[in-house]
Amino acid sequence: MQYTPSTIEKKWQKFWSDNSSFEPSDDFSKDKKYILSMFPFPSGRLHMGHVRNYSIGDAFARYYRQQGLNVLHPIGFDSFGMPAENAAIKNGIHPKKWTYENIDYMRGELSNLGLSFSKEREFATSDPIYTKFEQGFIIDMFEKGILYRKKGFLNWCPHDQTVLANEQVIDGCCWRCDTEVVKKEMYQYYLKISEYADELLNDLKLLENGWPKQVITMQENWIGKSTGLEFDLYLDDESQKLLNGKFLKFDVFTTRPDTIYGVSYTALAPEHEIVTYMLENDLFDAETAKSIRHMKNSNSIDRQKDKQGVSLGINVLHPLTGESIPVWIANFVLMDYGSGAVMAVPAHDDRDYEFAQKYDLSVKAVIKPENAELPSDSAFTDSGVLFNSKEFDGLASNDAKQKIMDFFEAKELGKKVINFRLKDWGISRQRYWGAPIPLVHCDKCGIVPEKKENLPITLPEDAEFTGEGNPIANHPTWKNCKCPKCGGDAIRETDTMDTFVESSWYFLRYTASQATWNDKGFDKKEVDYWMNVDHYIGGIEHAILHLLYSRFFTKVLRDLGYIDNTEPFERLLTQGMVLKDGSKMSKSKGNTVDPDALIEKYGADTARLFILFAAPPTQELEWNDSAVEGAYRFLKRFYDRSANAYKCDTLPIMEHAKLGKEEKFARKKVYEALQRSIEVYAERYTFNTMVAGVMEAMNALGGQENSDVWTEGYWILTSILEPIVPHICWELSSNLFDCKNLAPQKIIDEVFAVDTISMGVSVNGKKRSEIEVGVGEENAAILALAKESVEKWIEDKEIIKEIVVPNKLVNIVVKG
RNA sequence: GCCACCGUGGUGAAAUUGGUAGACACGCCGGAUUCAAAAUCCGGUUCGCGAGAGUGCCGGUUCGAUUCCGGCCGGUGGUACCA
Repeated sequence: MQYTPSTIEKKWQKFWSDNSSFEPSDDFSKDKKYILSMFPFPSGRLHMGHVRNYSIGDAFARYYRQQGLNVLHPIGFDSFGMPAENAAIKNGIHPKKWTYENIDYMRGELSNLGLSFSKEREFATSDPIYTKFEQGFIIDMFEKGILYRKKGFLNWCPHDQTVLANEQVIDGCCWRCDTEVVKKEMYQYYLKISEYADELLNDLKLLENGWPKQVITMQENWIGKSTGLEFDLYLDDESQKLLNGKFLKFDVFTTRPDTIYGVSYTALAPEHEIVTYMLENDLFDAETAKSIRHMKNSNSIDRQKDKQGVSLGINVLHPLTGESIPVWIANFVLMDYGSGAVMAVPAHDDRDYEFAQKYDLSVKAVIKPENAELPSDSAFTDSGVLFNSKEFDGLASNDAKQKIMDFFEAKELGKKVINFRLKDWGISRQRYWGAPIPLVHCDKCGIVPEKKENLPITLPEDAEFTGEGNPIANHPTWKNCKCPKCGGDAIRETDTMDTFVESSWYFLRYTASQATWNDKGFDKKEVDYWMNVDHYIGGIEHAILHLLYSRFFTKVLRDLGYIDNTEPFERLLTQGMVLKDGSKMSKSKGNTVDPDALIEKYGADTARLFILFAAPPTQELEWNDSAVEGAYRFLKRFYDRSANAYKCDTLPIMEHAKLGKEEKFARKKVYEALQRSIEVYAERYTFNTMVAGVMEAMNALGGQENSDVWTEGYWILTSILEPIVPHICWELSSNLFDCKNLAPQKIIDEVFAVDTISMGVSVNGKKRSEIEVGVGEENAAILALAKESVEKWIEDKEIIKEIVVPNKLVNIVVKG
């Protein structure tokens, strides 16, 4: 029989489909596993990143099914979003048509991969029923004050009269018409994630055992909790006059109150109200006004990179010394952090230092290192000892921070505050292809939520996609409605929601059984059983936003009484990207590999094997066509050599002691592969080493001819490989073992027994020889043998130290 | 700019807790088979003729460092409207 993946794969895919093999059971007395790969955006075709993501998830799902657990392994589509609308603008296809055609195509691609997804729970987030439940949650959030409205700055193209996403702004200009983009302040809806900042930070502790450390660190830094001093800076009389008496003071926040005597200037964000006032009242010359506008319009990354400033020509008084301090605008000061104003201490802050150098501002050092000199050409940013700081001289930084804050509080000059870097989540999008925000604007009643029985609020089908303005707002009639409260004429909100809203609760939706599906977004009993997600697998690029929003949403839904869970994802596996020729696969670079063509040529099993074998999942994966060939050749060999095994329905039993050397070695390799696979699923997730173990076992089996050993080998190896290359394994397993071996396998200790151990011998840490010693050999005997073996390197030298690391190596330390 | 990660043969990688660097593959080289080739099978393959050197670079801790610490260089992801 020849290995023909196309026949085998179709056969088993049909079998699984006909038998509904992968639908979760509603029997909640069983132990469960919820395995989830991040769902795809239906861009049109699957790419290798998806293949990788779903191959990893499928390995877990199939493994736990073998273990007899009730496994939920669902898939769906994150189907709202900008690309659908872009396609509509470019090619005139309706976003809905584009989206659902893509979904149909990708569903077929997924099914060709033999992935063990539940079919009955599949959905797309643009399905009206999904929107219905989501809008319900949003209304609850509005009523609880978690959703609110405030003004925020957006990228605005004055020509197309439309809001632009960051990626649609290219070098400060509109991607379609090249007009210079400006920031426009508009009303938007926000979710109060900042109110959950402390909990989101503290609960990271609950994830320490299941999430990669780097993701936890990134989230900690993103939330950015800091304690510091907030105080007022008063403008001097002349400055107050200049501002027509409109402003007396502004407040600043600092995390370094210990450096307060080193303040030599202060800096405002370009959006600060004082700057806005001065701009509006022509208090700047034309050129200065222009450069301030430029700062405001540039993107947030550029603002941090290239530091720019403008002197305001006004001064404040130092709160402790009364000295006059100039006020500047600095582009790197952010309006949405703290109060949008900072005290600048160039001697002790890198950014302030760079800024002071650039604009020739004075630098005053007030902290010095304990046992060293202050650097002359940079800021000293560590903690140290205070000087030039009046009564606080001689205090250590940490001590001084406290004392100075206490001093400010006692004199009522300022107060200790906690600030977070985390900003509220703006969910408004002025776009068509998203879930409408279910609110209504009534002249009499203000902003009123839609009645839940009227949900979902769906999109108008007959919108026009021109790239100008918001298609929903432009629609002639859609926004006209009745006020849900007073029944009078009202206007619907035309903003739709950020697609991160949909992906913040889709994992809950999957827990809904058919009985729940149409009535509720999810059912608490079912959530209690299935949640949390046991293994969540997805790209590292989602380490912050998606994962943070999902954690937040889970906590909000808990506080709204829908669920009891506090964190959604128990264990997280962040996969690396798939690269070709050293860079990310992308259409523009022309370095993509089409999964369909690959499956066509070699079959799904080869694609899956290659992708799991070529690198550990967390690492970037470099594509290599000939290594794919290699994976195919291995499967072919695996298939062909199954002829060495015989049919049976239980594991062959043999007497290990009576076997020959090669036979023993083969059995050892087979069981080592099994042991490694158990470890891989439990903690390491390094499927590449698991596959290598199976390959080693196959190589070892080839060195002997005992059919019991071959059969035992196939019994175990097809079981190990089934989660990775399911089609070929089901084919072999059903032919040979009636699939009885697709179940947990036991380790047999006797196969690991050895008579001798090889130990390395080093001299001064450098390996010089190798020795064979008996198991349990005395150290003295080992040392004697070791010394003899490295005679050449130790003769005539004084031995200072002898180290024996049991079963590993001997190190002889010599002098001279 | 900031936050996080990564860097090991010609290539993808392995080395589980600081303990024999390069498992397993790809590629290449050689051999068997074949009229010949493909396919398959077997063997070799870090560099260096060698002494020896060697895990991006420089330094440190240690009997011993791919692994821990400090500094640098290069690359990747994220940076709040791409998903």
